Amino acid sequence: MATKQRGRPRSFDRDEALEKALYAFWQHGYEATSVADLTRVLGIGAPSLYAAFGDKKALFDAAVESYTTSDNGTFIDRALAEEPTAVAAFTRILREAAVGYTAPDRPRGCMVLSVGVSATTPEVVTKMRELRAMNLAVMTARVQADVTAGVLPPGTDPEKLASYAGAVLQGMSTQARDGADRELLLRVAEVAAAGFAVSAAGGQVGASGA
Amino acid sequence: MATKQRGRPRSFDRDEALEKALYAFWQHGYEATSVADLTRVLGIGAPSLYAAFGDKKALFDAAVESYTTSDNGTFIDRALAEEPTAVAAFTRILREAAVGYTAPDRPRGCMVLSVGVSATTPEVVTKMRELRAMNLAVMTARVQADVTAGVLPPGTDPEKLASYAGAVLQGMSTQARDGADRELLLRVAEVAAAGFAVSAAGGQVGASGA
DNA sequence: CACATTAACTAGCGAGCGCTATAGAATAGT
DNA sequence: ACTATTCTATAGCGCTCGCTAGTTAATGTG
Repeated sequence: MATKQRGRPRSFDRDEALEKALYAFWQHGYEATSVADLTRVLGIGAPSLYAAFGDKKALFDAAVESYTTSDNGTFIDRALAEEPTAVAAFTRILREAAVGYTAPDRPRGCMVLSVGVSATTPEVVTKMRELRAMNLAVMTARVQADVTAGVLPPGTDPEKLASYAGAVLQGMSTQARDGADRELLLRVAEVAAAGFAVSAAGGQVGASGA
Repeated sequence: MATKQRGRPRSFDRDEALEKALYAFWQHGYEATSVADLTRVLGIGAPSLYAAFGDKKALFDAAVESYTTSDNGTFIDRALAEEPTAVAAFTRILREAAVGYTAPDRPRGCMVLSVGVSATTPEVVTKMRELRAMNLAVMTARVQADVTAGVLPPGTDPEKLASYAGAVLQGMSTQARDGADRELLLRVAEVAAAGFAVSAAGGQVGASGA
């Protein structure tokens, strides 16, 4: 809009501040990240924070908004859209989650889950729960699409498979937070993907072991 | 010890109070359950609470202690001890978790997980994390025992399978909290058990589907 | 009965919370 | 230079937190 602003210029970058705030919430949770913590992390005073973002919840909302449109926050949707089948997409999602949940430059685990399960403020709990529900919904729809297209057998249960995938992802996030290393999570992802493929294929287990 | 106590008798039952406190912590988390909440739930004043239990953290410890020795808190150990194989034990654990996490007379999900992931008080976080680590350890040991006994093939990865089972359990707990009904969780448990059995058997997938 | 002992109740402390009134500093327009 | 506008810094508000001093109530014991 206005190329030149009139008064004293802002002493910090808004997007950088949002990212720092997001990481703080991600690491410690919504309530446990106090405004005093935020002013320390962002390197600004409380009045500047309130002038720029409104209040604590508005800052949180803005930070989450920036996250859900970033690469980190959309890896599930991208995999579902880009992979040719649901099984391939889930396999990729699980693998990418193992890597992403143990990234050294980010807090461990899934941001939506970490913040969501620790929050007690109703609006925050609801918002995170809805994000999780949305992820489940798009995964369910992807399986359903494969059933409709004949890629998966007619008896397939999309809700079951999506919930299963979601559960594994949530568990992997928890274990990443508990200190599990990337290599272990990748093995877990591999087991989960195998289980997914078997159940999607009809559930029969060909016991070909030793 | 003393059969007769001297002064004014206590107006509440200690074990009942511990159970009520446990349910409050289970439902809302450690920090979010204030001492004022506890006095309301237990029906006693704050000084009585402090005289009987010490402080908030000691009350929490006592409540958790009573839980980890109850039926709810030991279902994993019982299944691992009673079932003939690791696969049978995990199958039972997953099924019982689906039922237990959706019991109508208890808070939803796993107590250790719900409280653990929401807490920020370091001692509480550590304690819950240790309980989770212990569950992972006994599950790992159970798989290892089957490998040693020749029930599972030599190449089996106990840590991988235990972490996978733990991840699914943790995810089921989260989904129970998110409102998933018992029947869906039972289906998820079934998929997970199938995946577990396949990977334990050596990883080969006999594609015998339609 | 009087007394010691133990528990419960009222009231309130210090600390941290989210948030803001007020005053000062830094810019653009005239 | 002067004003208007916008951001920043100090200080502190009301509230809830975990916790406790001081007092009153209910029991067993002599």
